[in-house]
Amino acid sequence: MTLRVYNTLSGKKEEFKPLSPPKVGMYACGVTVYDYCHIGHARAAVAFDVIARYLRFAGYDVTYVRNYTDIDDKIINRSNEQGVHWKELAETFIEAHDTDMGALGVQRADVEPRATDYMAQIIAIVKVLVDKGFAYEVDGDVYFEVEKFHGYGKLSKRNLDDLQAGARVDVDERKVNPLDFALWKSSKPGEPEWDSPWGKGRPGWHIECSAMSAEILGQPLDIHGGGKDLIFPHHENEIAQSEAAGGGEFVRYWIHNGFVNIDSEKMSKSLGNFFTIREVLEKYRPEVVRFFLLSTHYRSPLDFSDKALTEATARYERFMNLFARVHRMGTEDRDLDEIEIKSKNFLSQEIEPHFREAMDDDFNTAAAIGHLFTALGPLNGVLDSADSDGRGVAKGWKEAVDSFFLEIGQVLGFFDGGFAVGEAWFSAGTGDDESKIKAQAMAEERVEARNNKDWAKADELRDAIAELGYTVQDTPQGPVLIAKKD
RNA sequence: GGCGCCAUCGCCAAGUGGUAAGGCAGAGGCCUGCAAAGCCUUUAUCCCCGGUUCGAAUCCGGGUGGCGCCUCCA
Repeated sequence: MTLRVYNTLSGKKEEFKPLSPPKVGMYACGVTVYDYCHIGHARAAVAFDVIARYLRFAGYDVTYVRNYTDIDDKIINRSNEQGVHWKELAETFIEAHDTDMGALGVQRADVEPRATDYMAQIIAIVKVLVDKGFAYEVDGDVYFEVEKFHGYGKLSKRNLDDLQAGARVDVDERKVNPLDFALWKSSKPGEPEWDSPWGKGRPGWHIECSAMSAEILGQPLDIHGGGKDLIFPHHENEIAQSEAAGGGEFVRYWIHNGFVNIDSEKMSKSLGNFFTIREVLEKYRPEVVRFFLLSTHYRSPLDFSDKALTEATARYERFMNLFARVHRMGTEDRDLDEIEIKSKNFLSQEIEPHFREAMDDDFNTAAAIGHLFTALGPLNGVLDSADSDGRGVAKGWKEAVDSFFLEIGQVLGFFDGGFAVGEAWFSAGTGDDESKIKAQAMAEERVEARNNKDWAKADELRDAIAELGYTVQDTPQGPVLIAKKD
């Protein structure tokens, strides 16, 4: 099975062939840290998290780099508004970013560089571009001259004429071409600044990624990614800078994720139609949010709504229910019976290959998760059978199922903690306060009532338990309390 | 205006040439004292019109509708 990846540059799915396998150098554009991250940022982070996880699962030795843009006009503006030092503002939101992404199960990148820690490399590459004649200095600003770089527009599939025709930018008379972009910006009094051959100033936005990726991973990168909105101008400009300065190919595979939409419109700061990760996590559990984000292929648009999250919850709970059932099911030290063998083989011979096939096809998590659902029937069937026979499942079966989900979970970033998470899932939320203890006592009492076939009392107790916020499930293993959804 | 993407069951969503995964919701059945959870069964010919092909949701052309980028943006 070969991994195929959609490359924005070619517009096609291509077989993935890293430059020096098994090593893979991967760089994803992170966020500009001047505010809390929204769900759109979460989607990008989760998408590249899964890509890195799957590449590792497939045997690659991945070095994943994701930067923080910690110096930028927006940071400066925000720090002025709030009267907070820009550096402090940036560090605050880097921390918030790490917390929020961590909640969503996003693993840390191997290297997480800050732009301001690579000032020497940034200045060096700008200098190379000036020396080679690709850039020019005006009044302390340095611009990249797009017309000097043949191939400008190859990623976004536009040429300079197209771009100029549609240009909505205010024309800066000092630029040779209106599309020339800043590599270095001179600082105004009071602004953060670094010394450079062109005077005090700060880097333009695009150059940091060229500098940091080359410094950390070298050139070319195997994979470079980010949101679709970065294709132009950000990534187009990165190509121009890096290929002009370094001489060779900058990136082998460009990967871009689709947007999170609200009512079919892009979620964005400027439209104001965004939800921060924090806001969403007040209402929905992080696993559900992650599951939701992976339920659609990473390149497709994804509509965010309460309805969609509610459905994602129901979907995710199918797995949690299975886990909870397996968790409370006793095991027997015996050979697997017929249906246990059948379901075990189904996992290894059908689901697992289909899962890999889906992931190999441009990281198709939506299809991969779809295949996972087909495992539910046979697996629950084994549990049904064990329940009706009043016995446990074979130890070997439970272990096989456990290792299957452990493996899948490593790739998708779910199911950490094994079957116990199912049990924990349904009892979470209400804590271990006295209402839970009371509910448990009533559940015990209810067992008595049911043994005595006192249905009236049993139902009365169930209502009382419901008052405390729990639904009681009668299982062969005894009553189970489920925290009620409101 | 330029460039690009998308349109599959009530809803969500896979599927890039060979006769439509999966989920949610709904319906019926089983299990259950009743429930809950679970199991089984059940629902599409793929926006419209042409074309290519033995054969197209999948390729080409046109249309309609939606979205994105061209300015900061995951």
